[in-house]
Amino acid sequence: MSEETSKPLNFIERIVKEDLESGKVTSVRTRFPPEPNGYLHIGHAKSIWLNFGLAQKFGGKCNLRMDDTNPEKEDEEYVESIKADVQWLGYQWDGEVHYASDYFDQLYDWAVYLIKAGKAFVCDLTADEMRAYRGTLTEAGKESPFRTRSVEENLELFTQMRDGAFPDGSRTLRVKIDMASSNINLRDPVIYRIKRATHHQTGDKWCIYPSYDYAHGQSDAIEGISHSVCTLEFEVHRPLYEWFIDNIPVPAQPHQYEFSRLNINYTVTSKRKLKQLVDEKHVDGWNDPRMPTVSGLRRRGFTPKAINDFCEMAGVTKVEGVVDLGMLEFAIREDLNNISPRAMCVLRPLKVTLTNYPDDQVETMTAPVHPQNEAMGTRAMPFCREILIDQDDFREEANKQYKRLVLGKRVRLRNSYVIEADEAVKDADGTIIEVRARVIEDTVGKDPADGVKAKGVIHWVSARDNVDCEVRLYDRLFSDPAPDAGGKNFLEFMNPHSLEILNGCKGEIGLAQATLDDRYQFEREGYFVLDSKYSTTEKPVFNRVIGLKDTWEKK
RNA sequence: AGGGCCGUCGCCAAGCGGUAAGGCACUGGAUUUUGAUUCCAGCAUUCCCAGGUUCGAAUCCUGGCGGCCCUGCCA
Repeated sequence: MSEETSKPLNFIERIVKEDLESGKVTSVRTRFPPEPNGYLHIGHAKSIWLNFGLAQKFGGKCNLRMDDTNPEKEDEEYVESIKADVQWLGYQWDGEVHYASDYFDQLYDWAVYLIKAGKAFVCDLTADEMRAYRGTLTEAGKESPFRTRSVEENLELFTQMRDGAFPDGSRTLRVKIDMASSNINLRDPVIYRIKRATHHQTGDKWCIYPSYDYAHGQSDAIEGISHSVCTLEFEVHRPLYEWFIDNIPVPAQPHQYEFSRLNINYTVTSKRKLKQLVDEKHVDGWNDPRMPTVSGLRRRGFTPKAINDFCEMAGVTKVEGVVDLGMLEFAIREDLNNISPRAMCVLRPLKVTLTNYPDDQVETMTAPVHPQNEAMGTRAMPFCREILIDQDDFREEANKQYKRLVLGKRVRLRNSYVIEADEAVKDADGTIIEVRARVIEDTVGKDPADGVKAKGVIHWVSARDNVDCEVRLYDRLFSDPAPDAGGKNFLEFMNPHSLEILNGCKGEIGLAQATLDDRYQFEREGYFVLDSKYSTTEKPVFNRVIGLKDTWEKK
């Protein structure tokens, strides 16, 4: 078998490959650097897939590093969830989890180094003043009046900053680059601020914290990161990233590469907005099955494989596009179709009495667990005079397009008999409450002897012996393809029908053995998994991961 | 508007001077006890636009147009 159909490398893989071949680097080390200020979402999953995947493909290692330079927004709860999500996605970081805060001492020493080199100064400008001095996109900024302080004074003030001599926000340590630079990030950026906040890792050891720009590249250098991959918004920070690497005696020379972040239509992937959905209780927590968080997708029933496949399908470029939600849905259907045991579950039950079937008779029907995979074995289910079918699968009359049960017509009960409907029993309101039908003799595994074949196949379950359960049907959280585009308020586009809870659903008896790890295909309905939050042994609650592809009921 | 980045089918995305891969979606048609799966077939004479270079351009040059990012002591 030749591998001539192998996928072309994406641009970052190509860079890594060329760096290895040219000897620019001798080994690959990447890192996934989340800030522990929220739960990971599908966009992070792509970064995880890319960074860990790069390391795997090129025989390297990938670190997990918490970018924890802002204690006010961060929390240990988030670091725990991040670790769990990364592992669930199927990846293991090299060695221990790293933290930018592990390097606070080194970063401090390097700041002192910059001061001694005359390249950093303590600035007394207030935030407002600093903004005014910074200039605008088209006008150069002005140099801070404190820029010319002596090295000695800067050293003394910076030490006092560290020792808590000044109130929060009163001074900063800035680096001297160029107030006239067309890249605003180079206009003497702040690298330390005073912030009396208890840090989830370092406690109250520090009252000054390094900025992202100052901490990130040096952390990469300390860890020996060969390829520091981030998203496009950091592209304009690269000159600063390089300035630090060039002006500080770091142990390695990492390089930053940027790719476009993942956008999916009908979805918001912004930590701030996801947090708002959670905080304002629009959803049932970070792991609400409708959330695009890794924990939400997990609870919804997505598999790590589907998520990784999806990331691969979407590709890596610098084009800022929007991937169709349909691609994610395709990925999960494809995986689940291959691995899911089949089962029958009637979501909206309608009783069918088989008038010619003896009341005291029970037959055991046998069905394959997976029609395309015999190795998965068979399952058994009882069949008797009273069964349940879905309300949508019966009509008193219908055109010939309709392939389900119709009065006077036949339909196949999946894995069982062909039946023919005789009568629809209605209540006082005219609602059909029961169908009376007949079993066509000797039709299990064969067509009717009279040659009148059934038009279609419907699922069913014994009315006497089944598993009562709740089923939750999910739809996209937003009804607008771009809920947060432009100046739109994404909350106005929440889909009011994103969750439909069905009670009194009846599943085949085997479903009583379902565990949280099992994903089933409810035949003709979709893929389902037990809800980890609400399901109990007494009352199973199934989440619909995704419906089957439907080329009939197009809304 | 100063700087940076981007523009190939409805959506992703290959292509890197030699005459438009692939996936999703969609449309047929075959098989099917899931209107699923599987299977076959179709789906950009054209690459944001306009000029230019060249025997030859999506690929090179010039000029436009459109989009995104940057004026946090956030990351």
